[in-house]
Amino acid sequence: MWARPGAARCRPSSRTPGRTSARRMRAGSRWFRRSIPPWRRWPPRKPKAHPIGESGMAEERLPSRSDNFAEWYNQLVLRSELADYAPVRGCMVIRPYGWALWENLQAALDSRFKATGVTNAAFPLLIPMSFLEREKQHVEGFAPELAVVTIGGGEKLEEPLVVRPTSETIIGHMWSKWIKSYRDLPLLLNQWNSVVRWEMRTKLFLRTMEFYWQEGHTAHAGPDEAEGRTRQMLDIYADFAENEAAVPVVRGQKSESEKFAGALRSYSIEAMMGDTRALQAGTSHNLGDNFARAFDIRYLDKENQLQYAWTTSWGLSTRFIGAIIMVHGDDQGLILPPRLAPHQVVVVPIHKSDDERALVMGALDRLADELRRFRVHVDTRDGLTPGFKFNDWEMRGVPVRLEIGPKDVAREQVMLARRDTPGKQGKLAVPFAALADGIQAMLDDIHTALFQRATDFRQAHTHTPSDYAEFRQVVEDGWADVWWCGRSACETEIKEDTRASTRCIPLDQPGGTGRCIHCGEPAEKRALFARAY
RNA sequence: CGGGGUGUAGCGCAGUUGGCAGCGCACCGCGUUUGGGACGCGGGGGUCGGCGGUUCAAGUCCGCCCACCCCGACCA
Repeated sequence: MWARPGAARCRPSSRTPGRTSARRMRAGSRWFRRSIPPWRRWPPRKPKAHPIGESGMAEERLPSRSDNFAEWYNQLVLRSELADYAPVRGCMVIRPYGWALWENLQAALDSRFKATGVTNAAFPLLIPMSFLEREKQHVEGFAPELAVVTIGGGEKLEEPLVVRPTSETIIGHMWSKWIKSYRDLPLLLNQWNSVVRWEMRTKLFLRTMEFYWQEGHTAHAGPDEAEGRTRQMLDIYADFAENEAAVPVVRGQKSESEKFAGALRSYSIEAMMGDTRALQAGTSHNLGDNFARAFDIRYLDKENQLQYAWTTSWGLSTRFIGAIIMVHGDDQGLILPPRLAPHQVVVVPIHKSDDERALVMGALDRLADELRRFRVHVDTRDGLTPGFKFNDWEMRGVPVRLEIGPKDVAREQVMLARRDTPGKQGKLAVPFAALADGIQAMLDDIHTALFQRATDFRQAHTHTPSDYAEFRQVVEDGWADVWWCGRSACETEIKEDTRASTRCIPLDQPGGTGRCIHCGEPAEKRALFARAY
């Protein structure tokens, strides 16, 4: 593993089969070094305090969450085997455990999309450079972070191809061919894919150069329908976040400076991480007729008049996994929300002799029907003590642990332990006969408790400062909910001064008006300011 | 690009005045263990970042190069 710096991983070993390609990569890195400042490199940081400590003991404990949040996060992602660093700067490998989690997110979102009439499709990875240039704001927004293919098959390409940073343009191009009549609308598509954005500063799950997501794209006959769909998808994201991931979110509108490049309006769901920083966890954009004009997406309406279509796009990425980690995790490791966890229940059988083993495994066989409705993993690894397994699965965030040993079998019961409640308080003896109901109740309880805990935390760290001096204080360790004039200049000054930016203008407004927290000008809306990921 | 720092086993490190390249963890094998992070014995694993120099002898001294990390103008 080469999570930490070390020349070994950058230098092709003489035994490495892919020596030649490694050489080529190295030459490639020389090419982009001119434009990529060297102060931002991969992996993102060297761990300040190694989890082992000076004793040289086994890697047992994580860095404490309160002590060093960033390092706690990095170590946890690696050690829980959600992901690992890839050999290319800024890229990550999502490992089976992480991908299983993503698949559960996908399933929960996909069914919600389909329930509203959306169907899935796939558009290509490579997009002609000229497409990006069709929409002025769009190209200005994305130009700095494009990966561009200039050579194919050994020949210099006549027109460079960009690796999609998002697919509005190529979808717009196709739609101009497909959409002719009001009968073709609305057109509701989604695709699950990955996109590439050449990021300077990267962090596992939260910001990598390639990331997985879904991008939904819809076209409508009028602006109201487009706005309605934009808001509908935002609501779906909020519902998903709260009812599947137990992550409380604020729905709101992005400021001018924070909105999507090329959008009329952007909305987001914003979540508070365990260090009080904000994370944009999903976005929904009303693109107006901007892309329809750029790509000539027009249809004939009922009156035989040619009209531009109105489009939307909306996305949620593997970044959300980062949110789950940072919202729920604790010093012991991950705490995965029960409805998304790859394993909802992990079984740790306890036995000394072969006879005991047969006894315990036989009892588990008889419980198979009870357990079938949950995602259950039985940890049969030899040579590890139960204590080790308890800690291991706690680190990996499994919501419920089922312990079963000879004493339990004799009493026709198992011990259930809930991940969100440490120690004896979290343990409960449950009779065989009531196992399924007991587990279901515990999973539901955990979901509710996680959501409540996160909501309380957010509440405790969301402040309503009465003047700018106090504002500067509170954004050091929380969110500020304040009147804001809405001017970009004012927003920029605040950001430069405090590093806090507008996260959103919440849709739920108290009403009334006030004075801008910074400039004192009249303000009609309250905004959330926070330091963000 | 500027300032500061680091390169020795998969990871974390030690290596004295230059003298057989080591330790802990991880990994493999055997045995004893197993209800909250077990232990013993045995084993595999190195271009000491690279190239050149000084020397009988370089991980160690000298020169050049390379890579990476931290701090200062992007973002799902």
